[in-house]
Amino acid sequence: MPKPRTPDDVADFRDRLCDAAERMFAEHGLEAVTIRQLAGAIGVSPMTPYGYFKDKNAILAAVRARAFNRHADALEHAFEGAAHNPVARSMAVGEAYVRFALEHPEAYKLMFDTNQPDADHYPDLIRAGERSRATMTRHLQGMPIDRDLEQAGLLYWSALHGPLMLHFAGMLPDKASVIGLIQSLVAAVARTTSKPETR
Amino acid sequence: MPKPRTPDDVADFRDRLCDAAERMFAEHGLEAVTIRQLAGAIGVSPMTPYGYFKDKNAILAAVRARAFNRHADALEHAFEGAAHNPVARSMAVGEAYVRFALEHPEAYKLMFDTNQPDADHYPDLIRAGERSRATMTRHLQGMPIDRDLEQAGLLYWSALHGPLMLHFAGMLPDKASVIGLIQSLVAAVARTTSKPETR
DNA sequence: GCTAAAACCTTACGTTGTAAATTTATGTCG
DNA sequence: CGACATAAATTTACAACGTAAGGTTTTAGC
Repeated sequence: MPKPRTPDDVADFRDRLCDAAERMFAEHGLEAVTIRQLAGAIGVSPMTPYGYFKDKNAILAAVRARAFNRHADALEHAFEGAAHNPVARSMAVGEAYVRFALEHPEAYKLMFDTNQPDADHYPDLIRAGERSRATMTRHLQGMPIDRDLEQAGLLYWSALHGPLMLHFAGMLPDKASVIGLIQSLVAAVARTTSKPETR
Repeated sequence: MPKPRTPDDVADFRDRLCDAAERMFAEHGLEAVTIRQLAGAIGVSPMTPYGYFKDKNAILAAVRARAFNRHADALEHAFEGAAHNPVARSMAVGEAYVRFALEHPEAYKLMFDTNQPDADHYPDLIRAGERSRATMTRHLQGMPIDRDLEQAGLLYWSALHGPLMLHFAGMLPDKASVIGLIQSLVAAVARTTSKPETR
């Protein structure tokens, strides 16, 4: 038989294919990329990817999971690089969030696409999504917040996500207004969630 | 020659096809619906729609434009049905916005999809989108707001859109939390945008 | 009632995702 | 060391897609 593939081989192939997929999604858009092109980009025959992924949706789920993980990486890196106080950390995480979205719009749009086949069948994707989500609330620990941290995290998240998605849908006049909007919204959220005695 | 089609005939056919398209998009999702199915649903041969629309993207653009118009209708109806004071009107419009999104999720997702072919070639779509957008800021007139109405409109819009899109992306625990999030966010925005003397 | 053209239909082509069959390559054993 | 067994990769094949091209039906105007 041919060299049986080790788990490393499998992981390696999957990585190479996802790398190519990310590049091509970012360049030509998600819908325009075919499995044949993906296979060609890494120099294998059109059907070879099916030995490593169940179908095209599974490839997409893997790319989405990678995007979530990169996103969480970026946020955690910002968290650790910031001054060791809750406010500075939160600001750094927020900035990293927006930077990631604006620098990797295709990844961001893929992560939060609303027309995705139910993620339930892709445990890696679910894990990555939850990690990303946890990162969005963890940085609030230590902040003087007057309510459930989970709830406050969702408020901040919405304050970033709303303007970004309006921007990506082409509903905002220019890129500058996204950042302005986010700043105003985050400031508003900060005022409502901060404990009375600190206002 | 056969009965040449009047502009009404054309509008009629387009309407029937878009009706079918909306139904089928809502039921099976955007990607799963084919032109052949659309044609079959209104009892014509697969190529007949091409006499009324340039291609599939044009059909999609028409459906999106209709969604925007329906959305604007819903908001304007709420505006006019509310008590004749700015605050009541704004609340009514906001409620109508959220209700529309939750009752017609497929329409809402279609409207604000981020992977749409550039709308520039579809004037009807652009008009509908701008009408919808104008409706989102007009209702603020007369409110005691300390800044550019346009800017304030975008803030309110983001406060609704962010939680809704997180919800549609499957990132929120349940439907109740969408509404709660929106209420908190809108309250926060109201505080930041209201004129000092009215606080 | 004939004709011309508008509207519609049928056929046909290249591409897509992927199932099934085939080939290739290599670990194992006589 | 050679032959087989079999995992991996490739090739072939198929149904369905969007839609271009060409053929057919229909009816207004003479």
